[in-house]
Amino acid sequence: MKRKRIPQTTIARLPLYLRYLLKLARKGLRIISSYELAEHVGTNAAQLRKDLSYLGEFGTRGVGYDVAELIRQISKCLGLTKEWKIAIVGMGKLGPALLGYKGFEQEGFKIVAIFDKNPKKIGKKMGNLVVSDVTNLKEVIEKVGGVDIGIITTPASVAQKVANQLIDAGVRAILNFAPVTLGVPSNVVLRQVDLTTELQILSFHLT
Amino acid sequence: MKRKRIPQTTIARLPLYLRYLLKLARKGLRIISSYELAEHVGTNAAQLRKDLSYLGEFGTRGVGYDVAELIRQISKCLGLTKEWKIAIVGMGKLGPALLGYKGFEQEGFKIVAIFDKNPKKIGKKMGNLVVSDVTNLKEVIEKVGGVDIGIITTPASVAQKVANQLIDAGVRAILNFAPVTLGVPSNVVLRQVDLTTELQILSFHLT
DNA sequence: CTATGTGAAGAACTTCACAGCT
DNA sequence: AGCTGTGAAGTTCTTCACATAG
Repeated sequence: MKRKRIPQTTIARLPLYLRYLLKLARKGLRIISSYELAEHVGTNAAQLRKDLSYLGEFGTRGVGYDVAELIRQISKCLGLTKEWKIAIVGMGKLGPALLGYKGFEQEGFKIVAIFDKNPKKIGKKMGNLVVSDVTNLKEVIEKVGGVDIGIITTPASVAQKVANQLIDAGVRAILNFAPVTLGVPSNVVLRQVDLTTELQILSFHLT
Repeated sequence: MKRKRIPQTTIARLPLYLRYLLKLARKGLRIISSYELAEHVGTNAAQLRKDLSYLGEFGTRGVGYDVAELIRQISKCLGLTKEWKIAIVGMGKLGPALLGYKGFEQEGFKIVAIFDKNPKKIGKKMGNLVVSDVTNLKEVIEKVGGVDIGIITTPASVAQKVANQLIDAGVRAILNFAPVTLGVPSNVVLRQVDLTTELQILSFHLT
């Protein structure tokens, strides 16, 4: 097939495929069909095959997909072969919860710096990191050798300012939990996780 | 216009419009153009006008939209005129963080029950609620007069079981934070918030 | 003249259905 | 015979561009 740009929607599904494949691998399964895999991630076989076809041809007709091979290919596509360095800004309630989440490190995301602006929190140890003053964000990030992804868990009122600081410190990807729409230059990737929005969407469907 | 079904994508944007409109209202602004509103929520004017056109015709040509009226209409569409009752299952790290989040109550989402299975946590007071045993989920939910939305913040391994319990207790909408794809009957609405997935999507774009 | 509302065109995504390998 | 890979068809969403109203 002529290789085309991978659709956004496909990219969003790849992590789900990967997660289930890793589960299968742990159980010792070696082969899986598009039907079974699709079923477990809540999609259909045609969709799954189309998604995978954007990455290449990894299946065996009449048989199915090799679990280990698929894991390798999806990981490669998602850029999960290297370790990404993360900074979290905002050590209120959500920040420490994310810091304590074991899942990240397992998947190759390493938190290397945490920030807050509250003097009572600065210098405090959390996990195995010490909270830095957000005022020194750029210097601290330089000292740890740069950060790939910035997670914003501050109040909405300061989120844009923090985003600007992160970008100024060379961060190229931002995951924002603050309930505000951020503006970033086109060379920076932004994802928004918005709890109130999620609840409001549920509310719509309940109505 | 003949009123058609509102697209999913429009529904996902309405909360963003609403949030910015509320900010404007607080500042005392009464009129806003599609251009300015679109700019602040990261979309374009045509998109915004099309989105709003699904709800009705609220603008004034040559002038713009009345802020208060738009707030009223979007709130109505999203079903935000009543208070929704929420239960959180899983009082590990994320659960308490969500419980402490002030944003929910402000927007009409009231947390009325919290659950865990750890005996050390059951009976403990958190916020102004007491942690109930997840084993009694159905009875507790009945006692508080029913719950509209269930939030799952348990480990992935028990998330499906918890989802089933919630559904059995009459919950019709679920917001799942556990890193696993849940299966629910078609009369139940499910939204997934998946932190690892978000990071992996960012990773893709960094690669 | 300004800004909305909206058919129509265009782009993106999903599903179909079957050819192509094993 | 069984399951993948994929053009083509179908659907949904976005953008255009202009008629319409104030």
